[in-house]
Amino acid sequence: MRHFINHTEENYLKAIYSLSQKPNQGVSTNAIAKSLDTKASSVTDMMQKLAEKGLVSYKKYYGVQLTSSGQLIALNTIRKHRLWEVFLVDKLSFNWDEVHEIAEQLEHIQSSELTNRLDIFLGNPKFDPHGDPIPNSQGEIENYHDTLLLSELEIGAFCTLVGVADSSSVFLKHLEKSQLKLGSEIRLINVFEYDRSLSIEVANIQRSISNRVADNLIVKPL
Amino acid sequence: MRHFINHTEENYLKAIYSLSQKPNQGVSTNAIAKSLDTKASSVTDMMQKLAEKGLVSYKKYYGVQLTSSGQLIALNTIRKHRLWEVFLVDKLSFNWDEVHEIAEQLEHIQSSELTNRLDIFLGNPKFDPHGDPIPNSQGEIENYHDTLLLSELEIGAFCTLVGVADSSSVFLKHLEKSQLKLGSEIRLINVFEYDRSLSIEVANIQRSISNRVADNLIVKPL
DNA sequence: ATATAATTTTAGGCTAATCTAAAAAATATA
DNA sequence: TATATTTTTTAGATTAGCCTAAAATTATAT
Repeated sequence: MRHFINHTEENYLKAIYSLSQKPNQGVSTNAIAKSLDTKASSVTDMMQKLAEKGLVSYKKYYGVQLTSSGQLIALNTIRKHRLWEVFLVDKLSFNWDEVHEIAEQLEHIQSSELTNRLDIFLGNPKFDPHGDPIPNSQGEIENYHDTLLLSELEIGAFCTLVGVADSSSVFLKHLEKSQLKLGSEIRLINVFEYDRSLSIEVANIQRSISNRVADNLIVKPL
Repeated sequence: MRHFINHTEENYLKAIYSLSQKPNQGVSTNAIAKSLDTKASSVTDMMQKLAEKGLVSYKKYYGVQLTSSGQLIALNTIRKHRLWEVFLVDKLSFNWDEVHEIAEQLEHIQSSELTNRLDIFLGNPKFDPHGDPIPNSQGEIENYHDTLLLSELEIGAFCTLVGVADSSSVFLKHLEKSQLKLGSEIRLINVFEYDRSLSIEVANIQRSISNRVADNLIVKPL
């Protein structure tokens, strides 16, 4: 008996999924509230509802974890979001910093037939415009392997920019100003003690970036 | 001061627009309720709300009419709906009878940039897969001219099928069984007194269709 | 270990969109 | 024209999702 999942519930499940990527502990009420820009009390209400539907396991005061069916829905929502982002960039010529908000709406369209045909139409892309992997229709998602944050790279090493950990428009526009885009080859020249800022070389030009920026750049060492 | 319009309001405005196409009178509460499969009391509530927002003019017990801003929103929603239908059929290879429900969801995505880019991507189509005209971004819509219902055609005349007045899946599937699609050339052979059924010729084959079907076929005489 | 701080839950309200049932108004009919 | 019927509105509830404020629980720090 398939429960009907709405807009709001999908957003909660997606948020829980993202938050549970970092530690493998239960996700805290406050963390969810912050991530969704809502109040802890609202989160508690929703957790009880999702628990009743069997989408999360919830123990009072100890946060929640997605059940397998909850995770499947979260991954399907992420799949839709990322496919639509590819559509917007590849087919409608949007810039990569303009697609997030629109995809936030499109990800809630309910039709697996639509999602699967869109996937085919786009040529079964494996990554979205920000380098994030796209789950398949079974909710299987490719793990980043051999990737790390630019801030973790060793000095002198070469790497390729394969993803961003922040898809906000401000951040992406900022990257463009530094000539950084997916696929860019980067060499880490130096890291300064004082403010942890980095000196890098991109396209034969030396640039300086903050550690805040470097923390949001996912790279693959060469 | 731009009011924010939601999902539900868009649906009401669209329903009022459709209903006001036939007579040029105010649209009745009951008609709206029937069209949206809701109760008259709910409609009354919403009419008061839309009137406060300046989207309809409403006089108690005498139905409503769209204001110009209400009409603009209705037409924009219809524009989105029809563009998405073109996308689904032309790009994702959906059949014309499968697209309505999905387009009902997609029509509520809020982004004029998206709508306009989609329009361009699709090659600025003028009609949707059911032959319905697509309003432009100013809310201007082409009127059917020189069209009538097949049931109104005179016996012996030739015509082209340019639209359907019913986009339901059952109806469209039924048409396909009779080899009828947009662009089909039809000759009206006869109309039978008894049940008003019609004898027509399509692709050199003679067929019989009910008057119910003929009432839903929009044709252009040749 | 106990007090203090932080987090989480509960209790009680609010709003939007819906409903049912009753009242009011308009329309149709005898 | 008076009465019956239909339509519409109003009154009062309900539900989902959110809120604030208070209470309960857990975590932290002396």
